[in-house]
Parts: sequence; C-alpha cells; structure tokens
Amino acid sequence: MLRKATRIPKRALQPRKVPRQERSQETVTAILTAAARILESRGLEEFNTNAIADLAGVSIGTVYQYFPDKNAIIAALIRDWETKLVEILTSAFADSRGHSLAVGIGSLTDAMLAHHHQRPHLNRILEVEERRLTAGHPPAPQDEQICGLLADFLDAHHRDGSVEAAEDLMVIVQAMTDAALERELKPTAGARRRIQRAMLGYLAFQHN
Amino acid sequence: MLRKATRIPKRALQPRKVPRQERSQETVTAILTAAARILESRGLEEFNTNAIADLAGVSIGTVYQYFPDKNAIIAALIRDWETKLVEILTSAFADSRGHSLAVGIGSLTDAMLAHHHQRPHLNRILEVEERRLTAGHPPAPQDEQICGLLADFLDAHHRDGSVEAAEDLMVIVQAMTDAALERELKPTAGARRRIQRAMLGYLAFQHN
Amino acid sequence: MLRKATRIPKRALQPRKVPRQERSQETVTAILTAAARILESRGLEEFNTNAIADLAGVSIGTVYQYFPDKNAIIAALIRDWETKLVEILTSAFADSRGHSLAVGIGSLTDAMLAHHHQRPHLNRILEVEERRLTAGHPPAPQDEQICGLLADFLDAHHRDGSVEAAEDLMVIVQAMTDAALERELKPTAGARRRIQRAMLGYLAFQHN
Amino acid sequence: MLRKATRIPKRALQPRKVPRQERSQETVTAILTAAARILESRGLEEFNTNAIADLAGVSIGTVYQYFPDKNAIIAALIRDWETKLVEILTSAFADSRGHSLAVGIGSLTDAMLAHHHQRPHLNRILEVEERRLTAGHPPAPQDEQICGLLADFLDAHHRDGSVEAAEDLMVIVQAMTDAALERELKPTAGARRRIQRAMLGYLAFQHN
DNA sequence: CATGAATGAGTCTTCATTCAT
DNA sequence: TATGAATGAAGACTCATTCAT
Repeated sequence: MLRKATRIPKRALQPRKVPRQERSQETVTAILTAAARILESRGLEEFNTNAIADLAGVSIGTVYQYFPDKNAIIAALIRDWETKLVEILTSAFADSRGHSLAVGIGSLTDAMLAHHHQRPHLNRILEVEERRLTAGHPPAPQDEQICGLLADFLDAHHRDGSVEAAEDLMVIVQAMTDAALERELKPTAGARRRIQRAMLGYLAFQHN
Repeated sequence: MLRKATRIPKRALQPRKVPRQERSQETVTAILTAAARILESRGLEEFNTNAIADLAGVSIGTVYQYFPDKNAIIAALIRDWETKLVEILTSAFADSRGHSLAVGIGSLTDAMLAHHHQRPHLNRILEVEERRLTAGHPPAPQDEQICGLLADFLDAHHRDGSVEAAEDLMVIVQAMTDAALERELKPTAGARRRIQRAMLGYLAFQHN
Repeated sequence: MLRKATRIPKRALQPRKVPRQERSQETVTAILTAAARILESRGLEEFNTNAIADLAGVSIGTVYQYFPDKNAIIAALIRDWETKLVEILTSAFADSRGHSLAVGIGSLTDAMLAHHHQRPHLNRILEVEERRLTAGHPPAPQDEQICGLLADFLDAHHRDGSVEAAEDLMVIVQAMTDAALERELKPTAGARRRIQRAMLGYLAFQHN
Repeated sequence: MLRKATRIPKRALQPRKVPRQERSQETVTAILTAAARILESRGLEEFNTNAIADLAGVSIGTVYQYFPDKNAIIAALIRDWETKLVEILTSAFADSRGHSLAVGIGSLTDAMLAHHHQRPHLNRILEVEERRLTAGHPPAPQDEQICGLLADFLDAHHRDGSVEAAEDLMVIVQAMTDAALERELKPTAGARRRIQRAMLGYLAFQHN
C-alpha cells in the first residue's frame, strides 16, 4: 500500500457490477469477508487482489468482475463499516431520547468505543484508508449523517452552534477512541471517563 | 525481494551511517529535501527511491549508502518534523511561563496551528506514515517529550493527573488542528477558538 | 487458456453453426453489427467478446453459440465486406460493358473509392486484420473472384497476361485508395486522377 | 497484439533512457535483436516483454529501463528499419545520378525488393505495426525523407508534380513489393518487371 | 437455446535493492 | 565513496472461453 497511495482515485470507487443472481451475492460477500480478514491479520502491505481471491476461494477474475480495482474493495469495506456505525449511533441516540445530555454523550461514547473495539486492527486501517481515499473528495454521506445525528441531539438540549459542536465532538471522540485503542486493546472505564471529560468539558465550556 | 515491509519494519529505521564529513552531510540533506518535496508535491504514490535520488541529484546507490531502506527516509523526515515541533513547543511553553493556564494553552494552540499549516500536505502524509511505521512500536521519544512539556506546564498550574491530561490534550489538539486544516487551508480565528474550547473545557471539567 | 491464436488459426474461421431460425439470424446480425461498431468507434484495442455481447444485447454465451472464437467474428466481418465489394465491382464491370478500357477502369476506381470511404475506419482495420488472419493461408475466394472479374474485363479488351495485370491493378488500386484515404477523408477528384494515372499507365506501358 | 492495438499510443514511443555506458549500449542492442527475432519467428501474438527479456538474456526490469513499454520497442525496430531503408535508397539514387529515369527507377525497385526480402516476415509485421502506431500521427520523418529523395530524382529528370508523383510511386512500389513478397519468397525477375511496369507506366502516362 | 458467473493463464509494469565498476 | 546498470519478485488487471443453471 505504500506505493499506490494518496492522489485522487483514478477509477470510481463504486463496485463494477451489481450481483443479480444469488450465487454472485455470495461471491461478493466472500470477497469482502476475505478482504477484511486479510487487512486485519496481515495488514495493508499484504493486502492484494490475488490474496483476496485466494482466501475468498474465487478466481482473481471474479474479484475484478465485481470491483474495478483494489481501492474499490477497501471503499466497500469502509462503506459497510460506516453504515454499521450510523446504525449503532442512530439507536444510541434514540435510546437516550428524554435523558440528560450527559447520558446521551455517554451512550455515544460507549457506542463508539464498542464499535471501534470490534475488530480494532481492521478499523484502524480502514480509518487511515478512508482519509487516503477521500483526500480531496467531499465528505462521505455517512459522515455527514453521523454529524447530523449528533447535531440533532444537541439541538434537543437547546445548545447553540450545534453543527459546529457536533463536528468538533466527532473529531474528539474519534481521535480519543483511537488513542485509547492504541493504549489498551479492550474498552476500559478509564478511557470512557477521559472521553467523557473531553466531550462534556467542551460542551460546558463558557468563554469569558 | 526486499520490498515488503510487513507490519514491523525489519530494518532499523535509523540512518545507516552518520555522515561525518561535510559533503556527506550535504548529501543527506539533499536526499531528505528531495524526499520531502516529492512527498509534498507528488504524494506517497510517486514517492520512490529512484525518484528521490533523481531529484536529489545523486545516484540511487548513494541513497542506500545513507539510508538502509525507504522507510528509513520517511522516518528521518518524521524525526526532523517532530524535533522541530519539540523546539517550537518548548519555546511556546517557555514564553508562557508565569502566565495563566489559558494563555499557555493559547500558545500551544497557536504553535500547533502554525506548525501544521506549514507544508500542510507534507505534514498530513507524515502523520499517517508515522502511524504506519510506529504501529506496534513504543511511542517515539519526541512524542513523550512533547507530552512531558505539556505535563510540566500543567503541573506548574497545580493540576492533578497531568500526564493523563497531557496525553489527552495532545490527542485533541492534534486531531482538531488536522480537522481544521481539512476544512480551511489557512489557520483561522474560528479554528483557534474551537480548539481552545476543547482544551480549556477539558481542563475545567469537574466530575460530580 | 485459449487466447493465443498463434500464426495459423487453430479453429476454422467459419461460424460455428448456421442459424436457421429467424430469431437466430437476428442474433447473428446483432452480434456482427455490434462488432463492427466497436471496431469502428473504439478500435481493435477495445474489441473484445464481452464488449460485443454487451453492445449486441446478448450474453457472452450466445456469442460463442454462433462463433467459435473472436477471430471468427472478425473473419465474418471481413467476409461480409468482401462480398459487398464483389457485388459492387460486379455491377461496375457490368455497367461498363461495351465501353472503353478507360471508362471501365474509371468505374472500378470510383467503386473502390466509394466502397473504401464508406466506414473508412472500419475498412482500414479489417484490411489489416485480413492480412493477419490470412497470413500463410491461400487467398480468400472473394479476392480471387475480384481478380477474376477484372481479368475478364481486361480480356474483353484483348489484353494479354490479364491475370497478372489484374493482380497488379488490384494491388495498386487498393494501396492508392488507402493512401488517399489517409491523406484526405473524402474521395476527391485528385485522388481519382492519380489512381487512374497509375492504372492506365500500367496498362499502357510497353516494354521496349 | 490483438488486444493492445489501434488508438494513439499512450506513452511516448521514444526510448526511456539513453544508454551512456558501453555495457548498456550492448544491452539495448541485445533487447532489440531479441525483439526482432521473436517478431520474426513467433509473430506478434507471442511478442511480449517477458519473452524479449528472456531471449535477450536480461531481466524484465532492464527492458523497462530503456523502453517505456512494448510499443516503444516496436517503434525502435521500425525506426532502425526505416533508417536503413533511407540509407539504401540514398545510395541507390546516388548511384543512378547521370543515368536515365528508367535506370533510376530500376535501382529503386531493386533496392526495395532487396530490402524487403531481407527478413521478409519481420518486415511485413513492422509495416503493419507502423500503420498501427502512427495512426493519426504525422508521417515519420524518414518517410518524408524517402519521398524527398525520389522527388529530387524526378526533378532532375524534369518531371512536373514530382512530389505527388513521388508519393504515388512510393505507395505503388511499397504495395507491389509487399504483394510480391507474399507470392514468392525470393525476389524474382518477374516481380521486378511488374513493379517497373507500374512505375514507368505511371510516369509515362499522359492524360488526353 | 440463452444466460452470465466464474475461470485463470498470461501480460504488463513497477520499484526496492544489490553490486560490479 | 559514488555510480547507475541490472535484478526479479510481486502485483494489478484483462479477457477469451467454459459450463452449470
């Protein structure tokens, strides 16, 4: 991955062909599963289309039938991962409706920690790759969605400048979750406390 | 086949030989300057040892005389960058000695914003690369140094848990500076305000 | 791996099955139309069986139902093209029956120019492909037919060595039409004059 | 070669690096020699960079050090071949200075026949490839040179429209030599006579 | 007969690294 | 020390063709 990096993707990151038959849906799943596993256990350096095909038990040609290139596979993993994150956060905010701001932020933190600690190595790589693949691109719709969820939640608690705050809080929670993940492999109470402190502190802060 | 650097670099990231003669020092500088320029203007994708040698005006063999491999070149750039950051922060904290906490945090923020906005594209890449190269490694001495500076500063203001706080604040300022850089190309007052809010809020926050 | 067609085609260049039913005939026509269009607008480089099937609106399997391989498709296009040429020349010579040699040669020239300028890009490619596919093979029956038509015409004008002359004249008219096509995109009076000069000069020439 | 065809060459057809050391000049020669041999004995289909490297006794990387891609190798062969043709024709015309038109045309014919019958199979392929590689490009300087030589020769014999005539004669001699080569492998007196007839006939022809 | 998913050999090309000079 | 020619493993990707459904 050191070589093919940065720059704007040359091909669309979109899948090439939408699988219609049942068989091909399974194939796509197998490819993505294999790709995730390789990224997770062998790292970006050994992430190559031949390895993916091997592990997925399909031929290399089949991989290219569904993905125009390597990056599109990573992009698909990122999309899946973000879609899942949106779901998790959506339900986290839904659950905290009617509760205090602190409770809501706590749910958010827990959800983020939980999601990141699930396949932490994979997530780490996907995060870095997302930055590479989207460099110069407009933000992914899912990112905006997530910010929107948080902004709505802040609005419900009568906070001004909710969009800006949501942006900042997402940056903070993302970075701190990441840092926590680097320090310790399991989510800990300490990590939770520190993230909470940053987010609630941000929200409580009054300029004088 | 020595191309694959699997997760943990096989070679030391140290330069191969410390150049003693003057001419050698110039050569190393030329190589690093070329490397930085390529990274900056062509991106990671076109960052390769042959291109570096070309731009530096030396032969590829000479590059390998001073750096054991490609990663060592990037590592050297990162080291330089961090060393500079240590210097800047050292003087920022020195200047704010005797001033309030807020003033000190303000200096830190300004220093970070200034440093990141200098060759922003290069810095972005180096940051990502640092994560790649140090994955699984202990933190670089410079990172510890920076945290130490901040911790000392917090101590001077009688803050408890200064090491933990320093760690968190560095994560926050780094991430937010980065995000700001992504949003707007020049350092803005708005960015400064938001970063301040996050850091001072973190410090002011009291668990109940 | 059946991709390599070494010098001599391994499979017959004949279509695989003669379509008897009406619908099959339509399918074959669709395939050949698509093939011609691709050759014409995208060139040999993008001429592949999958693209043909796509554009023809049939599945790749169907293409192979009617053509044993890719070369057979090209061969069919060439056959069609030559068949058409035979028809055109036949009527050209028929029309010039009873007229002078010069008039006949004029008709031939006009017919050739007209035929070549119809879908010139396609014709150019087919001509080159014909050489590739027939390398080492005996001349195609249509080529012989065309020479025969011309030889008969020359005979009617009491020319000796009509077969040899017909061969040579066909080579000349073919090459010069081609060259004209390369120079200017539309048939011009100049091109006609030059071709005429070559042909009539050839016929008029007397060894001393 | 069926696949990578038509269209305008994507990379320059120029060699990548001019060999400076003696060793590399030998390498380039070895590559071109190998390329010619493969084209000649195995045909375009088996003409690939790996085969070339193998036969040349160098590694594939070395091939790409001197040629940006496959087409550039073919282009180099074509250039060599044309350069040689220019030399041959130059001396043919030089020799026929002071002689009659017929003698000069005879020299031209002999030179062309001789040149084409040297490695006839290779020449055939190179000719077709030249058309592919130069499609849409301005004519190669060598082609112009050759026409110029002939035009000068015609001028010396007080022919009007010598440039047009030179163009046409070159087309004719090229095509007929080619056709002869297809009929018989050795240059024959018959072929010579037929080509002469075409060229002298063209020149002698008077419109009425 | 038609479909289209799957195959996989083959080809191009790159670039980190070595080593003879 | 410097040079730069040479190496070659590795990886991306294509597309003619097959065959189960």
